[in-house]
Amino acid sequence: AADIGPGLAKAALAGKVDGKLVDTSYQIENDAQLAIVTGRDAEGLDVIRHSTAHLLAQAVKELFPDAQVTIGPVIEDGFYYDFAYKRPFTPEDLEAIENKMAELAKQNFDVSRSVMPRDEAVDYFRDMGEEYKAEIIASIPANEEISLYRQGDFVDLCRGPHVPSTGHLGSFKLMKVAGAYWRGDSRNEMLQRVYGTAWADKKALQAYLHRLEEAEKRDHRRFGKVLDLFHTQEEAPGMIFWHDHGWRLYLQIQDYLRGKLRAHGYQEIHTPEIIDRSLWEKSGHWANYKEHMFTTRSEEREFAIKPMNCPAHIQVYKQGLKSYRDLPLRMSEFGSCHRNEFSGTLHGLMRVRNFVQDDAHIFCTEDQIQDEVSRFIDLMFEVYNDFGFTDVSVALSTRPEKRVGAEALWDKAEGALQSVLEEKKLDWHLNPGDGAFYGPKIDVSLRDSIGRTWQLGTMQLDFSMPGRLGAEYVAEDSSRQVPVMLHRAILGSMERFIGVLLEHHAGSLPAWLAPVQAVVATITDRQNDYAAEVAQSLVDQGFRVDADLRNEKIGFKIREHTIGRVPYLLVIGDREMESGTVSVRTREGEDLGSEPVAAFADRLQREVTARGRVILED
RNA sequence: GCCCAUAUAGCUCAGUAGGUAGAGCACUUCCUUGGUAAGGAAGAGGUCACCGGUUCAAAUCCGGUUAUGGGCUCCA
Repeated sequence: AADIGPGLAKAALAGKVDGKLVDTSYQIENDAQLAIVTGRDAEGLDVIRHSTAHLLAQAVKELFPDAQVTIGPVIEDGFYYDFAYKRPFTPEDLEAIENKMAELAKQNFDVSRSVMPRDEAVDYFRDMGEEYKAEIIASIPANEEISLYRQGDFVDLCRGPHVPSTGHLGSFKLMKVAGAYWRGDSRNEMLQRVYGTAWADKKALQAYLHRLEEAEKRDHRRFGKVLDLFHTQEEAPGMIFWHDHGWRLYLQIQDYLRGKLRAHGYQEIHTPEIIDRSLWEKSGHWANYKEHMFTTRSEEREFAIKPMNCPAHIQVYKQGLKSYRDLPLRMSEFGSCHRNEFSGTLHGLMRVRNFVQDDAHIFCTEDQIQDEVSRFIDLMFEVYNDFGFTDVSVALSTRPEKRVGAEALWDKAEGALQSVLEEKKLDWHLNPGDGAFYGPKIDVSLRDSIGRTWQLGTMQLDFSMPGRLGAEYVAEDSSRQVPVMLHRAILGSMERFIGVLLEHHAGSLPAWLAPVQAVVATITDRQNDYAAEVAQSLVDQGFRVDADLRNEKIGFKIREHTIGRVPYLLVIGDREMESGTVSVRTREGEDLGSEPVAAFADRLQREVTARGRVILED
């Protein structure tokens, strides 16, 4: 690197020798492909983050010698490091640690690598009092050599590579401290996890912090208040009080989806929310899911509030004898479910205890699986496209170790799912062993504004429940057969979907979904009658339009409705009244000039019809 | 459920030695009739989440409960 230029030598963090990432101290012994890795490379950034995690551990050991180190991996945008310590770290501790890190970076310790046989390394860390580290190393195969990295007095087990010296680190910030279980098991002790972010330079760090701030502004919980959509309160944890405007959005989405389902050959049903425990015993939920079910007693009977709709749908299926000619039978319900989720997991609209699934179950034969999956994927992407979602991640989860159903059936089902994904040319990934015990599944998820992913759509094959609850059909040969059941949802839950939708659009819902599509705003009270007439005529045409006749200046009204994310503001003064027009302004601040009311109605109608798809210019 | 933090007016937040609470916006009334992101004045509004303790005195200190936030775990 120095031969190429002193700048590169200074920037060099690691090397890539024949594709293998190594330290800058690595000795090249044969001819090899070499690349110099700097902070500009993705790998270089990972090296910086990993080394910053070590710097954090070094600082913690200096300030809190009793603390034991455990693991400190790189994560998206940064790193974390888990420590075992007698008390939780406070925000003041965090500040002190960050200052110590800056100091250690400035001292520019060399970071040197050495190797040690495994057993020796176990003893080495045990002698230092690092029980967790010793435990980790003890779980590595005995014949492997262990690489250690030293900077100053601090030594840590690590595969590496690392930056040549701590002076290469500096653009970092400790973000938060949180509890985390040792080895991710809730039966184990709670460790102190310190999260940090690290970047190649100060500018990138600032940009990241700015991005976080922007993301916070998109938080759907904020829009719940600002747009007056919903609220929650202490008496109903994890459940939503929907307000007028939020409920308009909710109903608009449901109406849209109803139309789609009808067009795709679904029937819609509605089933009870409270059902006797005996049904849940038969379905297996009482044995396996009771912890998450709300129950209630009445007249000496015990009931469960349904956590899912499938057992109820099978009851509907079982009314009357079904023939193979009835299949596939597609049965949908906007089903309200209650699940007693752990209190610590609740989150705005994204994780609630009462939610409405856009649920449906398809009863079909084994031979119909592939076609039904294919039809569902088409429908699902049609819907996502209408909502403006294109960046979704699709995962196929295959047979887990504990499962029901014959291997041949699993082969067939997994094959069907996979070939559909391939046929549709979808960008998908495999989650081997992640399927449900009753069948494989396809999950679709979206990211929220702060990078968390939330599952929306799902399609799960079920080889178990129809048989368990006695669903059957008469086959061509007059024998009784058990149908396969496909559980499927497109939006997942209305609540979560609305949360994702709000964050995706940063509150500016497209016109077809906006609770209020336009506000007619007057300049003086001379235009009140005309404005009320205009608003009423738009309402009569099926649009959601309000009139703002308050005695306020037009600037004030514009500000208010722009903050309220109303797509169109129709300003009416004497000029418009005389010419029978409205002056159209968008929430983005664009002035579309004056046009007749009918022309505006056409404009709005075109936009509503186009939904999330690209709007074609005239 | 576990760890940490937080809870003050409708909203966003101050309240820095424990002495019965403040601001901005919103709300009400009055003035203002103003052309594309906040016109002016006055007024009303709080058992400081809830329960208990310490103290002459608690929004403030201590304990508990609930909810919320960030993680962890879970997510059929």
